[in-house]
Amino acid sequence: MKFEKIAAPKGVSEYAPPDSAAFEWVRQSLIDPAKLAGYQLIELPVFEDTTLFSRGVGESTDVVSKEMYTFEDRGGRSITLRPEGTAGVMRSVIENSLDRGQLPVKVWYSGAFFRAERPQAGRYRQFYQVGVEAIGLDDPAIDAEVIAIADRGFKKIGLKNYRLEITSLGDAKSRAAHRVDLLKFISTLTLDEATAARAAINPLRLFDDKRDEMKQAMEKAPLLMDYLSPESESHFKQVLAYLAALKVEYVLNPRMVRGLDYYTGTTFEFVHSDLGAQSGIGGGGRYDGLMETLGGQNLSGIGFGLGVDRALLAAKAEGLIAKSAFSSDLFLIPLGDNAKGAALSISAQLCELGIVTEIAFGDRALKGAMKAADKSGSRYVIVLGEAELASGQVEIKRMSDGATSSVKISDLSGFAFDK
RNA sequence: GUGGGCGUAGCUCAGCUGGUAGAGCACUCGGUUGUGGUCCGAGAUGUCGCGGGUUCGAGCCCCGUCGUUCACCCCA
Repeated sequence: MKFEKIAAPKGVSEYAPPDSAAFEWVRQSLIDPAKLAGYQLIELPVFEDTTLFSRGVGESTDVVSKEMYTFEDRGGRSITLRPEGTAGVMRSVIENSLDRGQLPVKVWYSGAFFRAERPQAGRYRQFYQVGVEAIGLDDPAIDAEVIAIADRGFKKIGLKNYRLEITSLGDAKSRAAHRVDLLKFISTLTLDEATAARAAINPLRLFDDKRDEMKQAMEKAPLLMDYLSPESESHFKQVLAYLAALKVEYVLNPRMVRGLDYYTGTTFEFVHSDLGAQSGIGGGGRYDGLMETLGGQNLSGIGFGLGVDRALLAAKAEGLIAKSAFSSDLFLIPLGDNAKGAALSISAQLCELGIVTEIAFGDRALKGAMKAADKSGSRYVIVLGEAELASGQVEIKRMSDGATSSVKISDLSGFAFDK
């Protein structure tokens, strides 16, 4: 009887050994700066009430209108696998009344997100993000801190070929004034059907068109940056000043467009140059009305989401991922059933001391076990047979040069495995 | 949702103008009894993605289908 194999669902990313070590390292590198800045973990469900996203992220966005994994649960509720992180954080902050305590609320998260898109390089249906949110304060210094945290994460990985693009989408007043002129400008262009439809949903989208003729046509379009209200402008200038003080390099991109409707004010994106079409490795911004829209207080916030998968691809592209990172301290090769029992208890003791200890299970030939020890990258090997059990004395072999020395089993915990 | 490339052993691939499958790596065992990395020898592994068609004969040609990949769209 032979069963058919089952493949992973289309477009998901997964990280099995030995590559998983690099993934883990990248993810942790992105998380560490947030923790060091006093942000605390928020662990949220991967599925939420569909309304959270349709109302929070915006009905008109691509993400909501055609990329969500939405289904009905057994109670007839409409459930959606989270396509992004901020809305869920807001929901939880409101639900747990975190916004009634010390402000800002500073949290970080890490986990899987889902979008039903056509997969391609760097774009998956299940992907991983690390994000932070700072909620409840308008201070431009927080904008700068949040951006700097993301930047430190990428630096920690060692990435160099990326840039931080930044702009301000202004407040409601700024955008209203700009919109009038932008629509007027767009009405002078001749657009194909699809483009006209996009312009109707969000005229800013036209700034993002990749076709040369559209880029040219949009060159004279009025820029939102020139319509910033005095408050928005001074806030943005402050943010830039703080970034300069932090020595975080940035380039202004007044034509930046983001796909989520809730962004206002400071908005940014990290773009990597070695990645192909999906070059954004992180992005975020301020969101003034989101919390209120979701039934909470009228508090602003700022945050980002960083793509772990893409950061890993970027690190690979820059040659920052070493081959086999895994290694253990000690490899135990037991010969016979008695020895296996002894190996298990030796391993248990050493593992408790933080010494990475593996055992060659199964009754394989000694040569095969030695090969396995070699492959595992273990620094030391001990063969455990009847003689050793009887004498309580083992030969410990250093794999780098083959040197052996004699040690009492009872003294193993004091052995210097790091040499 | 739209368009292009590709689908041969676990992996990377070869397979000439159609004649019923190969290499390297990896894996297992062995090269005198219990010590790896090099070397040598032996071995296992494929419904050539799937279905149909053309042909005496198809991995190679045609059609369909599925998968995968890259790009558009959009985004992390």
